Amino acid sequence: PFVGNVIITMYSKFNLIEEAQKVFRLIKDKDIISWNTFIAACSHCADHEKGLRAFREMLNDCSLRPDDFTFASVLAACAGLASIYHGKQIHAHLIRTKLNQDIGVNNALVNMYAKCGSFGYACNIFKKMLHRNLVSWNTFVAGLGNHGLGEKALEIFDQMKATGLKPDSVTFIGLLVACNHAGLVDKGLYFFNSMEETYSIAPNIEHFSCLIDMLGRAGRLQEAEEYMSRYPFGRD
RNA sequence: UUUCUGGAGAUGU
Repeated sequence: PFVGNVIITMYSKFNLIEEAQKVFRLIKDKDIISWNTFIAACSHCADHEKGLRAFREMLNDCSLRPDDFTFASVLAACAGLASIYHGKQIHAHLIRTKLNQDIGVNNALVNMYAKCGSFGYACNIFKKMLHRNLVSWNTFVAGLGNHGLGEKALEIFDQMKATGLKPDSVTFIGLLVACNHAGLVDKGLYFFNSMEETYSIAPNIEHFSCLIDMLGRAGRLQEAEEYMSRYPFGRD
């Protein structure tokens, strides 16, 4: 199955989920990684229903037990579908099987609840997590930002820095979204400018477009135009 | 070999 697993990942990077599925079907003696790889591939290609179907098939048709990687991917599928119904079932199962201690699984739970509109649950899980990594913080900052809790997102960012973790490109997208949704325009500008200066992270197309969007919504069109003229990605 | 986080816009009521 080894080679097949790699090929599935490769196809999914090109968004070719049908091709990935053909390969998956052809693998005989699928191992746990084959299933995990395929379910994750479905998520990456945004075919979340397919991912959930594969998960069901895994439970029914083979003797392999899902592991923490499996559940993280399945939860991503639930998040993609905004399906609190499936998500809660998985959560309950995780509690029963004690698989809810894994960082990746918890990150996926926080994200799932945030995306499914149960932000209170997301907060509780985040707070209870014993270990957090960069993805944990990024997920939570973005979740707050998406819910319009901009100031809170900035607080959490400060807490993150206090732990000694260095923000990355994804962190700043979360912060910019937070500033955008909460109307914290000057703070957004500050973050955009500081990411390169203090963290040597070059803004990419997402950062630029979020910033320009924010300036546009605030009616600060002259500044928006300035950033557009500095925009290094052509005329998207 | 596999997991979890990242922008905007577009339809309808």
